[in-house]
Amino acid sequence: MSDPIRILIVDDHAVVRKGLVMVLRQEPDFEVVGEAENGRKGLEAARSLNPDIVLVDLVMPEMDGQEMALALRKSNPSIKVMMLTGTEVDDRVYDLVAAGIEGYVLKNIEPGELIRAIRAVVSGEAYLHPAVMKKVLNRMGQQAQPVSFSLTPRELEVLEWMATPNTYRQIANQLGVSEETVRSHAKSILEKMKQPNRAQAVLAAVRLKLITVKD
Amino acid sequence: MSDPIRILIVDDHAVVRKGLVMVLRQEPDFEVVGEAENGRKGLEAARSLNPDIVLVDLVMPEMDGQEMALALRKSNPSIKVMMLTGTEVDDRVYDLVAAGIEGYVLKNIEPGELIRAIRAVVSGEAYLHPAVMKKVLNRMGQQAQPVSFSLTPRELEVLEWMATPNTYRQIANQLGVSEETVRSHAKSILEKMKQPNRAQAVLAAVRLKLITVKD
DNA sequence: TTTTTCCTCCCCCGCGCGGGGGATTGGACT
DNA sequence: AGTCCAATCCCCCGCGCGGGGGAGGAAAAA
Repeated sequence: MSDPIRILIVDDHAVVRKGLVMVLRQEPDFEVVGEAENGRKGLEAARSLNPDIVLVDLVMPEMDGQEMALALRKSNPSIKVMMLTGTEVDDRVYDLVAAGIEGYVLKNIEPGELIRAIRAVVSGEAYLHPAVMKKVLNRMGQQAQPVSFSLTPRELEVLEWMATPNTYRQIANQLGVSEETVRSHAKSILEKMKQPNRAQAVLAAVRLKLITVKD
Repeated sequence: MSDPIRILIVDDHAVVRKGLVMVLRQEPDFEVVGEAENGRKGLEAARSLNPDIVLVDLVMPEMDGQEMALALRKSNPSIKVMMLTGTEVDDRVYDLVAAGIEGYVLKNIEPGELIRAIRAVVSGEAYLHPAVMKKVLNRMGQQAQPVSFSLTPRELEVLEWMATPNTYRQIANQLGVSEETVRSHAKSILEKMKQPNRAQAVLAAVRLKLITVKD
């Protein structure tokens, strides 16, 4: 092993904190560098200690885990966050993964599994508790379908071009038709999608997965 | 323990099949009910044996794992699928999770971890290998990317409004400033982001996670 | 066969918007 | 004190674009 993994624990229950410390001490290369009992103090501690990873309880007084995680992500995006929560999977997980939380485990996790999860997250991977994963994947699969309107193949093609910097005139040249044709398609697209302008139509298309936003 | 977990193995390499059998035999409540060497035979076997879970190799002759998994999902959606693949994460994983595959592990997985994964999937949860999970989560959008330009707080606020149907005049009213001010901010935003128009700026902002696309 | 849908093309109008100038305030940093 | 920048406001110009019309031909559906 090389450098130790520096860990910060943020939980309002002293018992939980001590328990976590006990578990993490089993690993020689794990080092608990600090503890905090709420999100506000946890945020300060994280910023000054600069740990590799922060274990954060979701429910806490003063500033909860979500708020803290989002704040920390903005100021110190390199610090990984492992969210801890009770036995139920909170709906807030959607916002958290959307914000870039790398880990999410339930408190009834087995110690060995937690160790593995921490190592995975610190090494740049992601770890979501299976139950959480299921929930997130479900949401992913669902949103692929429902579209209340239907675009013709040609319209879909034009819509994809509308997501590019090209003007209608340039799109027309690319497609080998007249500008008026493209504008005509654009008009019916906006009408079908009930969007007021090109920008909104493209955004809506991204939302509906009609267009893929590539990285 | 109650009923045993009935498992079907589908892999074109006999060595791999035997190895899996050896590993799975360690668990008293695991029962390997069948083996198949390609997707077509695996599909038949799955339909007649009705196992709890099928371990499927992704790369196989005749009918590969993806094709088989998708077909099985349609005919017998209650049978869980655990996809096995090499050390690399295949891009096909996106289609597979979208189709409802519950498990996806790499072949270099530790035996104990595979056992855990199988139990998780059979009990209705999902298990993706951490590396796969990372890839999938990236696709659905988190992990803030470094931004080469920097917007002022006010500009970021205006940018968020630019993602709405509002015109600059309406945005100005919302923000309580003159239309010229908003247009002025918009101009510097487009310049900083090197985007030719509002639509492209908004799309780029979505790509860079400066703006969240909500469902 | 009739009807509908899709794709193509055209005209006009007015506003939204991109791009080019510039000016003033106040706060932060030197 | 002087410099820099964010935030506010103003003017002008020209093009892109949204919205309103309409029309013809080909192909698929009724």
